[in-house]
Amino acid sequence: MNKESQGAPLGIKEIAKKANVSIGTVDRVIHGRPGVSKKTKEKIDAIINESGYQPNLIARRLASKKLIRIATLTPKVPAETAYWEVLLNGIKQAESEIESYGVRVEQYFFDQNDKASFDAQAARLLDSGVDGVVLTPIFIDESTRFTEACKAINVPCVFINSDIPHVDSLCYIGHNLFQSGYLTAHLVSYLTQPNENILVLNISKELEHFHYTLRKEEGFRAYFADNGKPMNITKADIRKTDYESVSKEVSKLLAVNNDVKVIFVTNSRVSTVARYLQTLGKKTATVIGYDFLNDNVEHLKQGTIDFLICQKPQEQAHRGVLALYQYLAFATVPEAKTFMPIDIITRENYLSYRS
Amino acid sequence: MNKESQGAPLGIKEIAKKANVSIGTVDRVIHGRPGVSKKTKEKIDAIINESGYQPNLIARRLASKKLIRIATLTPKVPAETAYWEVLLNGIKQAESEIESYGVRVEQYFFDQNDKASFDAQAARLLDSGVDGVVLTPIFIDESTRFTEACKAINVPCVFINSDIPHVDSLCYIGHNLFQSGYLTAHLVSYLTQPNENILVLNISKELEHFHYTLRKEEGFRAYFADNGKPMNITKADIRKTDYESVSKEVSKLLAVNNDVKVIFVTNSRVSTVARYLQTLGKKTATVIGYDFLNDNVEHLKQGTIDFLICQKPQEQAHRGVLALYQYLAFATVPEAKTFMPIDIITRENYLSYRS
DNA sequence: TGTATTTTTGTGTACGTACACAATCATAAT
DNA sequence: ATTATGATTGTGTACGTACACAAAAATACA
Repeated sequence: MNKESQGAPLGIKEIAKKANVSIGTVDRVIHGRPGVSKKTKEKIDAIINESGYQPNLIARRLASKKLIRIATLTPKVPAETAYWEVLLNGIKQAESEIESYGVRVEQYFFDQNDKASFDAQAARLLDSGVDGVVLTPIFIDESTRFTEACKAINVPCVFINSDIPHVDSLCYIGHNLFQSGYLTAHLVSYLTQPNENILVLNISKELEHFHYTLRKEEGFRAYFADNGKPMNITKADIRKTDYESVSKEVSKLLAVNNDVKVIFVTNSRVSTVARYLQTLGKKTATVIGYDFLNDNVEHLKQGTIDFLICQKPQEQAHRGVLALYQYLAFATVPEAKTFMPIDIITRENYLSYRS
Repeated sequence: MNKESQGAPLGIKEIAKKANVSIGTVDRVIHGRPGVSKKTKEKIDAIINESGYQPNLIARRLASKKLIRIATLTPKVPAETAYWEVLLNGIKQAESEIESYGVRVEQYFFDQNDKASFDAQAARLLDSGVDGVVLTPIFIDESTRFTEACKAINVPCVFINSDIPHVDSLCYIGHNLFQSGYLTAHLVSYLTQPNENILVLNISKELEHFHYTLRKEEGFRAYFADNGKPMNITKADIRKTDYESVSKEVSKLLAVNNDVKVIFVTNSRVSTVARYLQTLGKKTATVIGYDFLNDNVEHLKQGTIDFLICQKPQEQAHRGVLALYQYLAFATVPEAKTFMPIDIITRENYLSYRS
């Protein structure tokens, strides 16, 4: 304990000298390799403990010829939204930054509308023997199982884009989904009177990755609950994402719920809704959605979308890969949660926003 | 160009072989050291360029016995607010994480109410010959000059807590001050009618570090300008921070501006204002301020503060030091701006907030 | 032409660890 | 006691670079 505070961090060599053994033996003890007598192992362990030995991970990385293999598991592009493309750019950027340090990034893609494809790719990935994974865990159950399988073989997982609480990932980088819903509700609370009609739309083919939207919805509802402002919130799951289906559903919903004041679309598909509303002519509801995509921004410009809540997918992916590398190479434990700022973009300030 | 894509990054040794020289000569060329004939230098340079040689910074760090010295320049504690203490914890945390890699963190402290003390410490720091600096640039002119002086001798500076736009820092980690003001105004816009009275309070002894508050104020005003909602904003600089002075000033301001709807305190001193308002009895204005400090939270609980806009000072400092280390040790260029999430804390949700 | 001097180039060791291999030791079998 | 066997420990080289020093080559001067 007092040795380490002297500034000279002692290494494997000093330990060997203290224990009157060779560095090879110390090395064996440190790595739990066999072939060391119980007595010397205990002696060395004791010295290691009391001296607070910290391995020099830079030297270790240099000496170890092992290739670090990082896998990414994300929705494939081209997809229905341009969102995932942006994210991929972040992965590529990170890859080029670390490839000269014995790191390889291997990309796996699944169909965001097909849980089975996630499982299939996840299985391939597990077989491949990579050292760590960066993934967008948009299917809760599948991702949870996958993460646990990884944990069992000591492969750390980094979540980006959406989090699964209580699942043991190395870290999460992305929105604080709950907060973003909460903040949205905060905004909405000013636009509405108690008991007015609010429409929450979850537009996604796979119900299972609604948790991405679910946490937002929870936050959204929590605000009103916290603040004792009862609202008439209608939540609708629209399971088809094409324009025809969405417009039909929205039309039905608007017919049933008259005088809707706010439409909150919980993901980036808000432009589809906006497009339909545009055809109705007179705009009566405030429209809120997610992500700085071209289509969405266009509607923002035209006034058919009022707020966009934005994150930075590229930066998320970039940071995710780098954080995993740092962890694998240098055991640098990342911040458990890195929340991207919740930027609220309006018609007035979108020009100055750099996604 | 095509060599590097073959996955085997060639090193100093391969270059030497290609050029028919020894690695020592290559080393000299790479480091621009003297003692190499023009001809061989050119030959080696050519090979380096066409092969896209990237030095292995891990090996470099191991071989270089140089100690990396990082300085921090922050307000001293104990100060009037507990804010800086939290930040220091982040510095200490980072320090303990990297001290075993040949890094020393040296702390410098200045008086946040005394620009001269900043200059004095900055001068000391410059003399000390450190390799990089993490600082809270709360005095614009002084910090700008300091950063430029650092740049001149190739010492990178990381800004935390507040940014100075257009000053060439390595990176900034902290709030997006403008956005935080903008968002606050967005909230305020719902609480007010056009042309109502808003009081913006900058409470700080040194006018010069108002840029921290100024950017917020700019964002605040920009929102109303962007959205064509003229407000009657009175901005007041209170140059003394003790309770007596603040309460006197606020009292005067409230007398002159009757029917103030919103009081926006642009830093963590909001509790001082809240304390005074409490003595007035009936609360008429919405009070908004910054930072999750005990005093502020207490007022939030009691309802004398309505919103607190929170950042994570400890995480800022932690990340700042680590980013600088990564840069100095491995030339890992950090994200230019890392914006902490703008968390809005109310009486209803403060319990679940982990600062 | 030979020596002194300077310029240029090559070599060896180190950084702290990993790992293959060699050497030593203890124990059991003969 | 001798040898074989396995358990334990020690040694050497490598990772890719930095740097001090030695060696060689080129130039200058006598």
